[in-house]
Amino acid sequence: MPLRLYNTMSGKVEEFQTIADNEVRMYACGPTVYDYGHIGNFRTFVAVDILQRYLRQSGFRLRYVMNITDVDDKIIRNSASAGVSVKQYTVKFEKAFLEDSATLNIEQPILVRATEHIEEMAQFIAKLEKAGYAYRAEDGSYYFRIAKFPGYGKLSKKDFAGMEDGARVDVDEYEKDSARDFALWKAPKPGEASWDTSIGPGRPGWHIECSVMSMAELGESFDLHAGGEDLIFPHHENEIAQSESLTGKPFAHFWFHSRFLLVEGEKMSKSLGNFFTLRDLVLKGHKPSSIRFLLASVPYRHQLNFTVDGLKQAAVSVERLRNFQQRLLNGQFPADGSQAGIDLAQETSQRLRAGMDDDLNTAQAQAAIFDMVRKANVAIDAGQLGKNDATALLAVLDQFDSLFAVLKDDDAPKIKCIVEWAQAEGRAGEISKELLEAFSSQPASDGDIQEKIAAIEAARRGRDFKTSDAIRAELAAVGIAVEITKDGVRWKRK
RNA sequence: GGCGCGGUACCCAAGUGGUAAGGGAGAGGUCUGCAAAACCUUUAUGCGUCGGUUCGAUUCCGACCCGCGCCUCCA
Repeated sequence: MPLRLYNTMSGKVEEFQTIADNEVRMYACGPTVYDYGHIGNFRTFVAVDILQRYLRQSGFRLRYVMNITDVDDKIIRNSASAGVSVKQYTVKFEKAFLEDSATLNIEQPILVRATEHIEEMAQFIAKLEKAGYAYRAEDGSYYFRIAKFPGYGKLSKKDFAGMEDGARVDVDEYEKDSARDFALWKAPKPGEASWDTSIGPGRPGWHIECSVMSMAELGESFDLHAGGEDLIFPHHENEIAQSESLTGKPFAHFWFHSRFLLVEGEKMSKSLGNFFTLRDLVLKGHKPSSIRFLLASVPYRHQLNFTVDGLKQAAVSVERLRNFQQRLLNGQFPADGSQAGIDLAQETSQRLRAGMDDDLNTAQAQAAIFDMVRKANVAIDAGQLGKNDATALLAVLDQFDSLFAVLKDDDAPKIKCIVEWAQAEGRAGEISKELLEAFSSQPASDGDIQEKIAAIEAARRGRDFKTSDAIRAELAAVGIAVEITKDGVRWKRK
């Protein structure tokens, strides 16, 4: 079954088709690095990550580029008030973005930065001017003349043909021919960062960077362009106008947009007090894997209600999957099984693909994997599964996790980094009590733990439960849970 | 006002013109020295409201109510 994706341009779910063979050329709008990324940003980046992962899992070769917007009004304002250069300012938040992405197991694309392509943008604008699509204002700014591009509005389904500008033109923008025309290039203002280029001094407008960098990296037409739903208009509409007016060719063939999320049932905003960065959530004690799982639980085109309760539920769900994986890895299985596990694995693998093929229905994919977990547990309890069955089931878990990326128990070191960052930034007060306790106690080394586990096993063999329980309590105090199973004593970090 | 999305059990959340996935939580049980893990049973005659089409609608159509998004740079 082929992959079907919703294409914002057509407004329909369509079969995904590439321009050339098996190769997907994909561009995603990345962050403007003026602050730490919030959970809404990461909903989009996780959605795009899952798209990217699924394309590769489906056998496509992928060339995947993401931009970093490292110059814009907010950056200029914030860096000026901080008394540092634009570069000094953005480097910090770009680093934070990359760290946060890694925290959420988001795979890193090819990154391109706006400030490293300024002259290319200037040349692009010069070409637009020559072709009559752009004009220079008296102060040296350049604007795009949307009246020259008949397709303007085709992505966002807006009809600009009948719109009269009238007399209500913004006072600040009196130099524009039409109020709808957008800035390609902004003339320098005193004290603001500016670049000297072949079209004069100034700085780029927001949209031009994506046209220039995507075409430089991926060609004049490419397969897939992704971003948050707010970018449909004006950002992506403007990219299309700039690019297609110059090349005369379709810009991106598929447009992928993820829906905004709600936090505790309301639009996230600083005034409502429900505005969270990824780091805020981790400091409150939520695991990165819980956050990623919750973000991935709701298909990308649906509004997701991000709640603390949901995070707790996600944590338990991830735990259930990890427990199952451990059971397969550590359990004793006879050499010959019933074939039931192999059949179940095959069926589940197909359900996973069917769900994902259906416009990345991650909820269906999760339902498939949980069905498998339950059925496989029953079969293991009944002693029906052999080594081959376990191997097949593990492979399906891998298939699942190569998209969802939550099974590896790597939360602790990530949390530790964020705790240390908070302490270094003077934000130690935001660290939850539980985390502080967990990281203030001397972390037990795996070797120490193994020793104590051995002591527990020895004590239990002698039915000395007092001693074994005492050691268990000791381990529990440093965040190690000990479980007694038929196959032996097992431990995990909480 | 224009364009668009959604309202499914205590919570999150799939889905279909033919009788409601999955996860969490709750209750009861099995197993266990205990705990954990795991499993079983159980929790929507019901899918915002009211009409209509149909043998049959949660699923299609209409109206209404509610929530949300975009409509000058917020993912």
